Amino acid sequence: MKKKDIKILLVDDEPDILEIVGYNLQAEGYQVITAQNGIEGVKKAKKELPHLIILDVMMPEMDGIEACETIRKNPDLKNTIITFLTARGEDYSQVAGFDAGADDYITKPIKPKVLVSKVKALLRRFKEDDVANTVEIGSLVINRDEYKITSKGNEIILPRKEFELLSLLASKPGKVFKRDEILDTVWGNEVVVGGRTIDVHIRKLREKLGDKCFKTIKGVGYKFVD
Amino acid sequence: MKKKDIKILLVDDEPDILEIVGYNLQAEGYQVITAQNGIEGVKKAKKELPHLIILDVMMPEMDGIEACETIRKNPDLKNTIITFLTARGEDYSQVAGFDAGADDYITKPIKPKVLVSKVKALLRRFKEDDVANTVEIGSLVINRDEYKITSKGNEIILPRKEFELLSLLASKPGKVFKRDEILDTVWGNEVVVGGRTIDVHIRKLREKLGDKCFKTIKGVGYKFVD
DNA sequence: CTAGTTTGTTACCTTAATGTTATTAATTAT
DNA sequence: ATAATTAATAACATTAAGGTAACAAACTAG
Repeated sequence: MKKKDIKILLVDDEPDILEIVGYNLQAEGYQVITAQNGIEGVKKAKKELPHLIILDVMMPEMDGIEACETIRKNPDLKNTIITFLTARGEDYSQVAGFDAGADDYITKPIKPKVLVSKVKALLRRFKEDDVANTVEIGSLVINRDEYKITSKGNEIILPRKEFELLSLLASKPGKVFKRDEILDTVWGNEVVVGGRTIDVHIRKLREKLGDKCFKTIKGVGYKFVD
Repeated sequence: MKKKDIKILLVDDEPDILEIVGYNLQAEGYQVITAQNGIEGVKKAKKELPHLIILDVMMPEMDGIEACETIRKNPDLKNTIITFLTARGEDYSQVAGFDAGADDYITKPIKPKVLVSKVKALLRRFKEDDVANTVEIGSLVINRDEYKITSKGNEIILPRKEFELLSLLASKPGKVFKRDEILDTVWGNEVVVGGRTIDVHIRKLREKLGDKCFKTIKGVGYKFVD
């Protein structure tokens, strides 16, 4: 992936910070998106699907911790790297931040050179993850980045929901995912869908990948079998 | 991967640091290996293939930067996470460290809580919560995740109620569960079922797992015997 | 030993859970 | 905008888990 294709979302309530950090990252060639508070940040994160999110901890409306937790709940943003901006000595923020699902933190005052180096290092990790981001299960290869799967050599393009459902089930072959779990992960716990929705999607997957790949555990849920 | 299977290599020339950091990581359940200088660190890294390496920057013999570069050259250690230990304010170290291929740095003085949180965050991507949710009783393996049991090597898929009944009885082999207890746990105290229901389910289990596994205590209930 | 009680067994039935298909609504691409 | 693809739903079919009844067998106590 080229540098200019890498999106960084910067969330801070202080315009000065947005200005200076944004400038430095742009100067490095990254694509920078900004938001002024947590709520806006979450919204833009969902919309833009950035590769890296830099979140200020202390913000009005919705603080960084909360924003981070919200973001982590979104399956599309599971692999996004999140790093906090925090004042020195705020140990509590650091601990809470990691628990909320952050990958790293950057201490204020910000030193541009350090920041840029850190961002580079974080993104390097991301690229490595990318390589390992194709999961192989038997004859199935699931490529999360390209949103496609390969079964016995031939590529199959799956629609989003089917892909995510398959991804989830195949992420732990053998494990039974309860209908609730599936809804939470693939649909998101806010959304309410009818009772037959999962079944229909399972059916489509069975059509495309073979009936035997998916086992129904009545009263519980479904599992992917190798 | 389980926590105790995660290896962390700690490289520092100060025994005190090895002591305190090592202690805290071990207390968390990680497997800790230590080395007193860069050369030794590189050697142990190649031999042990740890998942995470914590490297002091300032060391005699071979400093952290050089050690990091050497380690990164080894293909087996390409995906190993490397983090530096550095004194506060040593910006140069940080920049050089990132350039050498480090993923992160930790500033001294070290605060155990922060360190452990950081290590957890760094390892999160490796640790694929294989918290095996299985219980073994003699030749029986009950896997709650996969909703299946393995008896003497062969898998048996049980319907929900049978599975839960077995789970309950096998949770305390030898203990007699009264019929009331069983109803409460497996059926739920609201539901009212007929008097022969439990028996029928026990019978089905006996069919599938062998008669001798379940002992009837007349007037009381049933127990699972190993 | 016999009556009474508890458990085992079998076959059958009911129903909740899932499968299926067609249709409609919503997205996305052109 | 329009067409094409995807997602959701409703309505109906199917399945098997779970429950029951009825009877047999085993145990217990007097």
